[in-house]
Amino acid sequence: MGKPAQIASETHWDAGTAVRDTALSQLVGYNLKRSFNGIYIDLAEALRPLGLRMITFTILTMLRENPGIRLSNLAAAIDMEKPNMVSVIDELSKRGLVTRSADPLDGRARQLNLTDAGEELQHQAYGAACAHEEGCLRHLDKVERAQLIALLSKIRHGADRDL
Amino acid sequence: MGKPAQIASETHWDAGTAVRDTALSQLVGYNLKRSFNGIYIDLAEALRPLGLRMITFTILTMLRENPGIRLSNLAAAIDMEKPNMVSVIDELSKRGLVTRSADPLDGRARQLNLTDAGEELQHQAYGAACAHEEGCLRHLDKVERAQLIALLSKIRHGADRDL
DNA sequence: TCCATATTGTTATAAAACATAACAATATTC
DNA sequence: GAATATTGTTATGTTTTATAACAATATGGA
Repeated sequence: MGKPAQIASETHWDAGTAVRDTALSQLVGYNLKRSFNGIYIDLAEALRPLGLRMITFTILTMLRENPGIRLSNLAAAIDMEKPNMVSVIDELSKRGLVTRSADPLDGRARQLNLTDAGEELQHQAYGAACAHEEGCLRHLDKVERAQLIALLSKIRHGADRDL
Repeated sequence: MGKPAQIASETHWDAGTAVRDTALSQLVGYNLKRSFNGIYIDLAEALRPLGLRMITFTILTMLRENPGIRLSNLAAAIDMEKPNMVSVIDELSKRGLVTRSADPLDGRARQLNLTDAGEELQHQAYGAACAHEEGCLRHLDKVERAQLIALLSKIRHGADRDL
């Protein structure tokens, strides 16, 4: 590990040669993917002890804020296909974290809700997720974090608005 | 679409009720995923006419900057498993975009290189990717874009350094 | 030198994530 | 009331990502 990294495009490659990604680093998309990947990997690890994946955590948290929401409404909100949402809700329902109850005003719809256990787990998981982010973002100060979130949501909502 | 969006957690849900994601929006990881997703989807579309996916574009671009690199070295650089890299290189090789040649100093290794066609295609694709980003990021000015990239790479490289 | 151990590219295989088609039940519209 | 649309669902397929094992080659120590 002490060796000074060689510069690429030299005569010969070995396992220690430094890899360049200057061109890709210019692209926001590349940077997004790479940094998301880093964060994602150990957020997954932080959630594993609770028996949650990122998608199940996301859904529990959405249900907390949107009690009674319909499956298709929820799926659309997080850009997920309905059939895939069905299996995840099945999973959460079997674990007793989420209920499907009949909608009195629309016979087709079901109202999704957290059970008490679901609320409890979501609370724990949200805490774990925040703690995890603290770790990942320890190099960014408060201002930088706020900036980052502002920029990201600008991309996100900008794209929504003008089609 | 003219209806003022109702506020969630009201009495009843229908297809038009606005979905809230306040809690998740606090998390950088969530914002990263969502904005990456948006960008990714139509970058994929921009690359499709060239017969490229995001991963193949990434690899061509990395090869341009790192001619002769080893497969395992490249895989590690973009956090990909070796077996998956093998199939992608197979694909690119069959299309005549990439060559595998013997490494004279190490009988195990192969040197990966772009063919002329590979270079040409990477050039086109990079142009398409840049143009695409212009579109996605039209709401961000020069300063904001630079800020964003700086923040993202800070996350990325910060995570690398201190384990 | 010979042996033990590690690395490289590869195959085969499995699991997870993501997408498409069709359908019964119910709502809505005209 | 007939035609059309929506909701949740099943079945299915594709794409992506991960794991295990292996031959060929390299490396380092006795």
